[in-house]
Amino acid sequence: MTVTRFAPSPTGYLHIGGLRTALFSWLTAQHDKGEFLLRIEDTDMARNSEEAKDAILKAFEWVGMSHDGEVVYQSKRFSLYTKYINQLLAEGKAYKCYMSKEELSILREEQMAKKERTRYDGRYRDFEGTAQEGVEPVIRIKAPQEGTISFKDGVKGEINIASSEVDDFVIARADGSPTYNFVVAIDDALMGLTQVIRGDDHLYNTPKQIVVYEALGLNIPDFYHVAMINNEQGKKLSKRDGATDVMDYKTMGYLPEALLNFLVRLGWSHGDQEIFSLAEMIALFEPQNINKSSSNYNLDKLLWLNAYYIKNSSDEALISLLKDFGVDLTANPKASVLLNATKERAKTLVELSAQIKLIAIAPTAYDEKSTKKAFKGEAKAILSTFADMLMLASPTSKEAYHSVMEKIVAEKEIGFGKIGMPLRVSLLGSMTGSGLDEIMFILGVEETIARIDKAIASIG
RNA sequence: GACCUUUUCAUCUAGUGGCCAAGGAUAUUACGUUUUCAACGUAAAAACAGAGGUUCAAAUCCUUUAGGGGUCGCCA
Repeated sequence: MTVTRFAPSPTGYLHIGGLRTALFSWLTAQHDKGEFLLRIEDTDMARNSEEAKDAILKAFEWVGMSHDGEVVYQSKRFSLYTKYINQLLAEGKAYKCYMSKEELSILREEQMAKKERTRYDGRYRDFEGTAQEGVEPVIRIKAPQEGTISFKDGVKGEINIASSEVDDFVIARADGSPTYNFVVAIDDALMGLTQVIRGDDHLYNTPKQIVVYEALGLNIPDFYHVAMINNEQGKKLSKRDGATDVMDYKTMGYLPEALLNFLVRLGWSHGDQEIFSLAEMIALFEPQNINKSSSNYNLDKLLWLNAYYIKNSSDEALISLLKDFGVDLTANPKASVLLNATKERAKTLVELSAQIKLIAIAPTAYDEKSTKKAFKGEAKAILSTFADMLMLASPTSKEAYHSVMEKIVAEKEIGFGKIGMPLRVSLLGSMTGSGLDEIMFILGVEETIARIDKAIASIG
């Protein structure tokens, strides 16, 4: 059975790039009807935070990617790791290293000076004398000293790294706590991972982890290293490039399905298809089709997708989503018309709520440019006549409002713009926005006339 | 600096030696539609990183140069 995982360290919020790798893993598991596990990598006690962990879990909940089984915390598995460390020590596959941090940094400086890749020189690998006093040893694993470490990456193909590039790295710190590359290999194996899908910043960790798998005789999963997401200029994505926290997208009014659709198309595609429902993604996604090259983050496409998903969301869904944006349409009998009038011109829920508020709240100011253009000549007289006609007709449908407009256009022998422009400014305060007949229907006769009167009175 | 990796329109991508004088999408521009703004429709503009090779034939295979990204912790 396919088993994949996402394994964040709880040192901050869930990053947009992290969400994409998680999505790829999640989709792989769903596609194969396997399991998607979540593991919190909290071996570094100094840097972990409970809030960060909760934030990550919350982000997963928001996008609707659920994990199977219990969340695994590495901090709760230390005794397990210690057991393996002792085993390797007993088997002579790992050893205590008494090199001090100072000595290490001197070694590094020397190597830098010689323009070499910095690495531990293995000086305690076969050490048998008496340990020097005052240095608590770290434990290093014996990595192969000759040949190459090879593995097949599902994305990048065959990867060969010379053993000389991989040193005897630390598997347990001086205080006895295990390190990242050691515990990752153990957990991935013990959790039954079949495919490890992760960012390609881990590519160089893979040979190290293979050393661990082999020393412990554990099964090696298939690896898929996904290239990073960069900013639009192709540079590393940073906070300056806009939102990197997944939850920021919620507050900015994005729908989770739009975000996931956007992310799945970064580094993956299926022919010419752009829109993928969750079900389609699951049916079509296969990790072998992930692209090798890194992709650039581009907000325009996300906005377009978000607009698409807003336009195609049901009224009920939108009403529920809008509650977080200060708009409650639950009891509004005209909610459907209101949403129809607004959802085609909103790219985000923030914009949608603004559109709705624009209609719901009478304008307190009128856009200067618009008034200048709309309120010249006969405008006030036409508006006033129109108000009278509305009163008389008291329309009760969108169409009926439209008829009144048609009537005044015919009677006064004017173009639609002559009534449309000043009316729009009166109702909304500017010359952009939804259809007038819809707006008037939503407002009702009384409010429509009130806004017209107010505009006539206050526009000089 | 060493090692690994990557390179098709501004951006996401299709493309696995002939279906490619390179297709789709976003963004841009124009036109249409509309009382306005959108949405929508139609159209335009826009790329195989450079240089060598292999081949009857190269975006696709090879060599090399250049650019980008990653890694070099008792962080994860």
